[in-house]
Amino acid sequence: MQGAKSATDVTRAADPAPPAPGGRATLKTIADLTGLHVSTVSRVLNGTTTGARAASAATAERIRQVAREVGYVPDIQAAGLRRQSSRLLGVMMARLTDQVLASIYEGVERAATRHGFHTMVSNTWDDPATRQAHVAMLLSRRVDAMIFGDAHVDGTFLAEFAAHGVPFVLVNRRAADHPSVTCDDVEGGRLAAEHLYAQGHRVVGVVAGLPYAANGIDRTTGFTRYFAERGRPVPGDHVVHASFDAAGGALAAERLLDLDPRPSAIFAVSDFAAIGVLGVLRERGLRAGRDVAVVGFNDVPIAAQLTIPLSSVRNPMHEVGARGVDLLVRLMRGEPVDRITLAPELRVRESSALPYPGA
Amino acid sequence: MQGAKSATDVTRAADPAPPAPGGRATLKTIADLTGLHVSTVSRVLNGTTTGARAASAATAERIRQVAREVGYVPDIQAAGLRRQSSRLLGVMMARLTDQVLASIYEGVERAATRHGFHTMVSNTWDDPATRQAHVAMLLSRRVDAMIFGDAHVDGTFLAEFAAHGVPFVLVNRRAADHPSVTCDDVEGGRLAAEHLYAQGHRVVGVVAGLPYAANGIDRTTGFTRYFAERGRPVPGDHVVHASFDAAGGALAAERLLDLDPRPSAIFAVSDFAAIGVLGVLRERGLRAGRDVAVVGFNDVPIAAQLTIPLSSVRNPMHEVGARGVDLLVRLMRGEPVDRITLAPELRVRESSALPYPGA
DNA sequence: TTGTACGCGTTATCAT
DNA sequence: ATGATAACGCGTACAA
Repeated sequence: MQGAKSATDVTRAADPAPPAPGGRATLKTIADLTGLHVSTVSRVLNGTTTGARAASAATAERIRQVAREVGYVPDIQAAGLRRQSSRLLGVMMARLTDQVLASIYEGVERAATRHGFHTMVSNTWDDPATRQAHVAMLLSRRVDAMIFGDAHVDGTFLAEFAAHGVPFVLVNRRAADHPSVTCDDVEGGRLAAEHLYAQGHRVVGVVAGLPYAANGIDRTTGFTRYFAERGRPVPGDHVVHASFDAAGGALAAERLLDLDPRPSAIFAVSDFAAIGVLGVLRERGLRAGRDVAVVGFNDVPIAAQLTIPLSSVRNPMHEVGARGVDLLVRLMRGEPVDRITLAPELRVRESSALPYPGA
Repeated sequence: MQGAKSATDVTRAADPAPPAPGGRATLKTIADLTGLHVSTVSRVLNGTTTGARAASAATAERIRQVAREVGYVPDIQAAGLRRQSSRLLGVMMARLTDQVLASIYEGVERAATRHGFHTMVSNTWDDPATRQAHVAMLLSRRVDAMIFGDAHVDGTFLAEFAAHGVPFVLVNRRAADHPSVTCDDVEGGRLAAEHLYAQGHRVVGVVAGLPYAANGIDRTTGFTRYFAERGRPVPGDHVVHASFDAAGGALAAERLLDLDPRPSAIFAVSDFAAIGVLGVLRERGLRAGRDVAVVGFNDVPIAAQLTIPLSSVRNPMHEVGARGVDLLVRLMRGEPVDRITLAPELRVRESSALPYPGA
């Protein structure tokens, strides 16, 4: 193929150089090349044409052809400026290294794409200053709407944010009565309690998550309420708040296992926290599932793969994200919206399969 | 507080309504309110003022005051259109539910903020069509540069992408000789091999990751090369490709444990894959660390918390992301850039602590 | 120091 | 069906 240059190459030397190495191709570029006017080109490329007459079909094809040749890429920013809408959704998450939040975000991203939106996600670390900075950035990029996955129960931030007039919904954590999509956390906590109570456990501990996160709060509420209703209220010091990750779970487990009497079962409001609990049990020479029952929450993929498979309450994470976007779209259309809770499901595994011997 | 309206409320009825509920405040809004001109306001708000004279200082403060009152939020999109630079970095990751990739992204996000950039990340699922769509989107939003964390070794996509003239670097997975920041994967694989060989293992298996991912390839290379150099080459069927998650690890483990002779040690190029291996071992009644040694890669936080703590090769994930941005910034400045590899570290834990009894 | 004028790329409106 | 024109919000030469 080396020396096989065809003769025509010489005659048409000055071609429009397809990928436009230096400056980008714009509508004007195409307009100049076709001899048509910018507005016409714009209409064709956007499909903003009323009837499909014969004359139009030809030029339309020619425009599209040239656009392809010069490697035209529409400038969404400019379009957004003119159209006063960015087709951009801002998403706030505490941190994406939390697999639960990453899963919810996957659901968000997919649903958003389906609705013709792009998403921009930020790690806020549950830190007000960081959150503020990222929100300012997104506002500055003129997001059409926001999805908060990192709401705090007090809801003061959201109250302030509402003043911007940018529509938003919550996922993962509810707050006040802002529209939100969450797992039915209270019910999830109840399922865990029902299971452990049925196994004969009467002295139980809870790794309750961060004190300002509604998901942890609700799961804990559902759990403790069940035991209270059975005449076995869970004492305050049997509920320990900590981060949702393994480190937090380990910290909380240390506290719980020092109690006297020692809980025979521990409910962690997140699987990774539960893994931290399992780690501490091992260090103390206790066997999860035999000496101490453990139930987690979310049912992340590895829960079933652990050396001692972890019982967990399944949280439809992808669906939470996807439904969040659906809800947001309805909100933006001015339709009435509500709080939505999705049904959890208990998955019993080895970490809590044995009945309590003392029962 | 109900009926406590002060008399002044009546006299100054038509105030500029701070958060501007309907339309947003623009530079023009502020210009009108101060009686100054838009360009002046722009300069002050951007700090584009040469000397700090007395006269300016007063008006500057007044402008900033009004800007605050009307809740002015600059329009980055419009600014970008004018300035021909979006201050936006596009980031492509296979999927953020992979904690390793989420960690790298955290590093990217932080470093980007430090450099005054915003980031937009996408899950590409290692799928060409999805990747293509997201890249088109980012190009359309006029990203200043790109970071690919999902490169395939063949590098055909990147070769095409280079034609757009948008600078980019790779993180996590190298490809061809594009600038990249990765863990020294070959060395990491070698460390794992050295350790297992020293423990007396001679028949070993490798869970090698996805066949098109350079990180898995290099880790495998470093590992197998070591054994080959010791006169114990790892047979082809002892190297199984699979996804980096627990499911992939489980699948690969099934294959490896069916081999005859059965490997006495398994090296998984990712911790989550290693967890999948641990799960299969349990199902088969084998004990990790005693019957079969297991070493993972990345040293994610839960590795040390597992019921059988997992040996792993530490990968400085945050740093990979952060250095990736640094490299990109240098590239954008036209400085010469290179491939960068960061030193891995072996962490021996219970899953591979015992010497091989058959040795 | 401050004002004037223009253009970034696109879309919407009005006229032809 | 197509052309002309204005405007979105901002930054920057240039003039005053």
